[in-house]
This record gives sequence, structure tokens and C-alpha cells, in this order.
Amino acid sequence: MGNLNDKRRTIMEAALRVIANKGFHGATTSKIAKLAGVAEGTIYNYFENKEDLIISLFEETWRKLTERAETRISNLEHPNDKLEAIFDEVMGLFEKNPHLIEVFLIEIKPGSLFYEKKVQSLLSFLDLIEGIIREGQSLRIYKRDLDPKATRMVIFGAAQGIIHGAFLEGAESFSLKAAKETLKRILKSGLMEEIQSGL
Amino acid sequence: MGNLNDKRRTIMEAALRVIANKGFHGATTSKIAKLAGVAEGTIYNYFENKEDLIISLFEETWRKLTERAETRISNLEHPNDKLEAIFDEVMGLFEKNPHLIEVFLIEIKPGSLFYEKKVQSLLSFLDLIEGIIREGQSLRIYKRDLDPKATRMVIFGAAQGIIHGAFLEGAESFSLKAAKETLKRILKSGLMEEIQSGL
Amino acid sequence: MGNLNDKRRTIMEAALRVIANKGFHGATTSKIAKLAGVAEGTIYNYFENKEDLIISLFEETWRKLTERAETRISNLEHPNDKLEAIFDEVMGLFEKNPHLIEVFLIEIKPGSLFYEKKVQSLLSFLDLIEGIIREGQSLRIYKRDLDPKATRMVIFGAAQGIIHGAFLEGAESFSLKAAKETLKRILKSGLMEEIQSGL
Amino acid sequence: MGNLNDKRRTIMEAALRVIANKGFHGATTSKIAKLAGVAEGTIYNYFENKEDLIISLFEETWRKLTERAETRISNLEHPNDKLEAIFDEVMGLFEKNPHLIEVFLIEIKPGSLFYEKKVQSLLSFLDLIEGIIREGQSLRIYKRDLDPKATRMVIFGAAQGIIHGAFLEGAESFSLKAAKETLKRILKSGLMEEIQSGL
DNA sequence: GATGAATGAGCTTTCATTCAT
DNA sequence: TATGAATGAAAGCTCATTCAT
Repeated sequence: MGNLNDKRRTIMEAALRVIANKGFHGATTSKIAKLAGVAEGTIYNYFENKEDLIISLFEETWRKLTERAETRISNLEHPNDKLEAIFDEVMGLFEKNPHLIEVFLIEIKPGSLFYEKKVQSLLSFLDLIEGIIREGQSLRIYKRDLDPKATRMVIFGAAQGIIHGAFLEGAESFSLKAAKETLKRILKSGLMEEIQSGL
Repeated sequence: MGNLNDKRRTIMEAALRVIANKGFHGATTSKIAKLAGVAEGTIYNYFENKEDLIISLFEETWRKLTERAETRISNLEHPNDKLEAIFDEVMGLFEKNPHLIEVFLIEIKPGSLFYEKKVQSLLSFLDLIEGIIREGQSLRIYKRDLDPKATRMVIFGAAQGIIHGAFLEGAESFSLKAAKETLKRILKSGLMEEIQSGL
Repeated sequence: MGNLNDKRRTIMEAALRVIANKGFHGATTSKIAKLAGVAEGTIYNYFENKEDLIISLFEETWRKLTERAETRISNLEHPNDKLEAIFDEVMGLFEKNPHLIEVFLIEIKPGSLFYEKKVQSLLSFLDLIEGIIREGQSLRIYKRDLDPKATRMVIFGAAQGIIHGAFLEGAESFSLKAAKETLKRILKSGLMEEIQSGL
Repeated sequence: MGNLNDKRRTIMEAALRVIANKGFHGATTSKIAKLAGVAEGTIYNYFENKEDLIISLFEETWRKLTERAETRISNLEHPNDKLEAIFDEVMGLFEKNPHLIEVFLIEIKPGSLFYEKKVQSLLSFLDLIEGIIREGQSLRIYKRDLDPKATRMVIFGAAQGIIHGAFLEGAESFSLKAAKETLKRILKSGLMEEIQSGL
């Protein structure tokens, strides 16, 4: 154990940091190798090719994010609280490392590395969200006529949207904090059953 | 007239098709030229450089989309109907050309071609949405505590999300039609003022 | 007459101005054509190719310079005065249009357009200088043991040298005026027979 | 050691030979790589870009020339002898490699690679000459009213001139040996104080 | 396993020249 | 003759991948 996986991990971490600093297309094998403190050729002892490295990184990152999210929601009761906690987890990662958005949100698209591979870890993350939606529906907290697979993409996409918004407009005209609040409100009443007043 | 713009248009259409087939980063000048049936150098008679070509394509596409959307909503009264009409217009384009999502929805990020340029046509499209939101708020149809700039990104992102969903999962497990319905419901109650019961 | 040569002349003048503004390598056929107010293809009705244009321009410019120099020295007696007048003529042209130096002084070298062609007009200009040297030698003003062909190159090269100096060092540390004076003094005593004092 | 610098040297020597054969502007990276027996990309393992290669070559060549000249003059006393020794050194190099003139004497002009960089090695070489001139002036051997910065360019340019002459005219009508003698004579009396007769 | 120099296909861009009109 | 859009070879440069050590 250890040694082999240590170097593999070192390379992946270097790749993550290079992407975080230089962006997806600025992440060359040479920069990754240098930061990892290994020779360029060494990368190919641990990964088939660059694509394999990036996909592995992607999988690992989403897997860990999902794990952290699962831990956090395990203490929570209400589906709204769970969704909010997950959302915070995701936002935290990408606020710290804006460039990761490129790889972990944006490179999820037709034609990208990740698309053909239908990367499992992202689907698992989406499954987590879907589970909460279904749970909320069972508890009659969330509207039962919402398609869960569609709903999870609406939530995921809306979150991406406000991150994009933060870049598209400046920090001056776009408050991420206010945007989070707005998103929360929209989703809350968008998802929740309307309370039958007077009953 | 015509001839000059014809060739320009031919090149732009070729670029669009190459992007559609090969993705944004697979769209080389050589492939574009070949598909357009012109020499590579000819591209540079009509565009300053590749970036100029891509941005022109981007601008043109969003501009036309915005125009069509404006025409469609001019007959409509209720903000919900307007948003739905716009949404249909966008979905129509990207269902036909899935790869365009890369360029027209996604390449809007720090470091990308479009980010520095803050391409005006996309902002105009978003302005259209924002206008409808503000209008709905004035009419006390939409919640007044929603930040319009955030809201427009939530809508935009949610729409992207369900398009992504359609690709991430197969057609068999993801019904775009059902997804649209779900999105509509979420946004409807998400955006609209809750009716004061007892009145 | 006229029309044919007019257009030819127009193109050459445009070429001269483009070189003067943009330098030798910035002088593209497209810029020349635009400034001349003709189509790019038209250049090829008057010149075999770009090389032919440039060489023609070179020849013409040196021919005219030689003519002007001949006119000026026709009134002068002493070889020193003649050389100085020629020198002033050359310096005047290149001080006004520094970029011309590239073509008319510097592109005279092995491997250049002009080298293989052994451009006649420059040789005529050098012949003019040589004639003055020979004349000075006949009159026992100049040293008779100087090889005239070598001497003409020494003069020509020395003049180039101080022009280079003006570029190599800044205007602040290199006074072209002082340099001319120095060159004059060196050549004067360098060329002239030493007067046998006391005899 | 060695191996790394060997390849660097191989590439520089190839560049030198390509320039010698094809001239400065005919020296493409592809030709250089082919002659060096390396892939084009290999050049960029040793030099930042083509400009860096050419400037390195230039610097190296002038530096070595200056070194050799310094060694040779260290044994000499009279400024005339020193200048002559330097001159011989320069002539030796360029007689062997005529095309180098382009790069090492002539590409020193506004707009050229070397101009902006004010390549230090050439200035050092010129400083060497200037030092001898100043020394000669201190010793009252050379005229004190000559501007040393101008004088060094006159000498430099005159030497260039006779090299040019050797190419412009054929070997049959231009004797480089005679030209050297002529240059020596002109400079000798041109630079030296006139002896005060009667003393 | 680890190295990193070497590779070379492929990229965007330029521009002298051609030729159908 | 005049046009100028079209051409395409060739340029400098990048970088994922290989392989001899």
C-alpha cells in the first residue's frame, strides 16, 4: 500500500492546484509534473494519459464532496436544511477555487471528457440530491408532481447559474450572498407543497 | 451585396457545425475552412482572427435568439407566459444543436474568450429576462424580495441544468418534456407571490 | 506616354512611403496597393513580383540621389567640398526617413535582394565618389597610395557607421552633428596628402 | 555536464550555418532543426523562442570575438597596433563566414531583433575600440578633438564598408588585401595627431 | 519505477501571388 | 487593364506522449 497510491495522489493534488491556479487549459502535464515534484514521464506510470488523470481527479473530487455532504446532512432532519447544507458545501469549494468550476461544473457537457464517460461520481452526487427530494415528497413536504430527476438538475443548474452570474457581472453588481438568499427562497417555495391555509 | 456577406455567413455556419460536431476546442480553423469549402486563409479575409470568428458567431446567435424571443413575447401578457415562451425558444435552439451549449451557455467564464469581452448580446438576453422579472414584481405577481440579477441567473442556470440532465442521463431515464413541466412548476411557485389565503 | 509610367511611379512612391513608415518587413503588397490606391493585383501588371518592385525602387532612389549629388558638386572645386556635399545629401535623405536606411543602406549585403543583382545604381553612386577620389589624387590633394575602390567603401561604410551609431546609442549619448564633424576630420587628414611643412 | 550544452551548441551552430547559407531571413526554425538533426520542438527546449536563439548566437559570437581581441591586444603597446589587431580578428571571422555580416554587423538597426535589446556584447566590443581611442588621445597620439563614440563607429563602419565592397564588386576588381592597407592608412593619418614639424 | 530530453503532429496566422470577372 | 477575393505554402510555436537510460 501507500507508496504507489501516495505518488498517484501527489500527482492528482498537483493537477488540482495547477487547474486552480492556471485554469483547465493552462494545466499542462509539464506544470503538473513540476508541481508534483516528479518527472513528466512519471505521470504515465500512474495514469493512462492526461484524460485519465483529469477524469480520476474529477471523480475523486466529486466523491469526496459527496462524502462530506453526506456527513453534514446526517444530522439534519428537514429536506430544506439538507439541500442548503449540500449547497453550502459545493459553493464553499468553488468560492475558494474559482478555476475548479471549469473542470467540475463546466466540463460536464456534451463533447467534454466527462460526458462520454458519464462520470459516476457526479451521478452519485446527483443521486444524493434526488434522494432528499424523494424523501421530501414522501413526507409531503415537497410537491409530489415534481419529477425528481428533473428537479435535481434544476437545483444543480440554478446553483451553477448564480456562480456564472458572479463572474459574468462584477462583484460590485452581483452579490453572491444575496444571490444565495434569492436561490433559497425560490427553491423553498418552488419545491414545497403550498400549505393549505385555513385547514 | 450579398456575396461578401454570403461567404462570411458560410464560414460562420461552418464554424457552428464544426463546433456542433467536434466541440469548442475541437473546432480548428482548418476544419472550419474545410467544411466551409474555402482555404484557411480565407477565414482571415472575413475575420480578424479565430477569436473574432467565434465571438461573432456567439454574438450573432444570441442576438437572433433574443430577437425571436422579443417577437414572441410581444403578444403575451402574463410574466409567466413570457418566461415560458423565452424558455421554449432557448430549448429549441439547443435541442437542435446540443454542442452549442459549450459555446453559448458555458464558455462564459473567467479566462474564456467571452469573459473578457462580456459579450453584449448575452447580457441583452439576460436583460430581457430581468425585465420580465422586474415587471412581475411591479405587478405584485412575483415576490418582491427576490434579487432580479440573481433571479435571472437562477432561471438561466436551471434551464441549462435540465439540458445537461438530458445529456448526462439517457433519453430513456430523462424526459425533457417532463423536465420542462417540472421546471415550470418550480419557477411558478418559486417566483410568484404566495396568495394570501383568507382573502 | 504617361499613363503607364504614371501608375508605375505611383506604386513605387507608395512603396517608398510604406517602407518609410513601416520598415522593410512591414511593407506588404497589400499596404503598398492600398496607399497607391490600386488593387493588389495591379502591382503585378507593372512589376514582375515584389522583388522586382523593391529593386526598381532601390535603383530609382539611388539614381535620383546620384543625380542630385552630381548637380550639387558641379559648382564645387575642392574634392573635400564635393565629398562633404555628397555626404550631406545622403544624410539628409536618411535623417528624414530613418526606415529607408534598412532598404537603401542595410539591405545591401550578401543574401539580400540587392546583392545578387549587384544593383547598378548604387555602383554608379560609388563611382561618383571614386571619381572624386581619383581626381583628388591627380591633383595631388589626396594620397596617391590609396586604392580608390577601397577608399570609396571606407567613406561609404564610415557614413553608414555613424548612422548606425545614432541608432545603437540614444540621441542623448550620440550626437549626429558631432559625429559628422568627427568623420569629416578623420577623412580630411586620412585622405589628404600630408603637407610637407617647412618645405 | 556537456550533454545539455552540447545540444544547445549543436543548435546554435546549425543556426549559424543556416544563416551562413540562406541568410538571416531564410533561417527558419525548420531548416535549423533539420541541419542540427533534431526535431523542431527541441529548439524550444534550449531557447525560449527563435529570437532568443538568434540573440544568443549573436551575443556568443561577439563575446568570443571580443575575448580573442582582448587577448591579442594585451601584448601590444601602440594604439594603432591594437586597432589593427582587432580589425584582423573581425575580418578573419567574416571572411570565413560572409553571411554572418547580415546578423552580426547589419541586423543592428531600428526594428531589428538586436536594436531593442541593445545587445550588450556588441557594445562591449565597441567599448574596447573606444578605450583604445581614448587611450591614444591621452597619450597625445590621437587627435583630441575627435569624439570617441563617433570615432568608434567610423572605424566600425569603415571596416564593414570594405567587407561590403568585397562582395559588391568581385574578387577580381576588389582586393581585400589592398583594401585593408588603404583602410589602415586612412585611419592612421585620420586619427593621429599631425606631427608638429619644426620640433 | 523514475527520468526528462526528444519528438512531431497540429495549432493559428501571414502574405505574395493568381485569376475569374 | 484593373480588380480584390481566394489561395495555400510556410512560418513560429505548443505540448501530450514516448523511450533510452
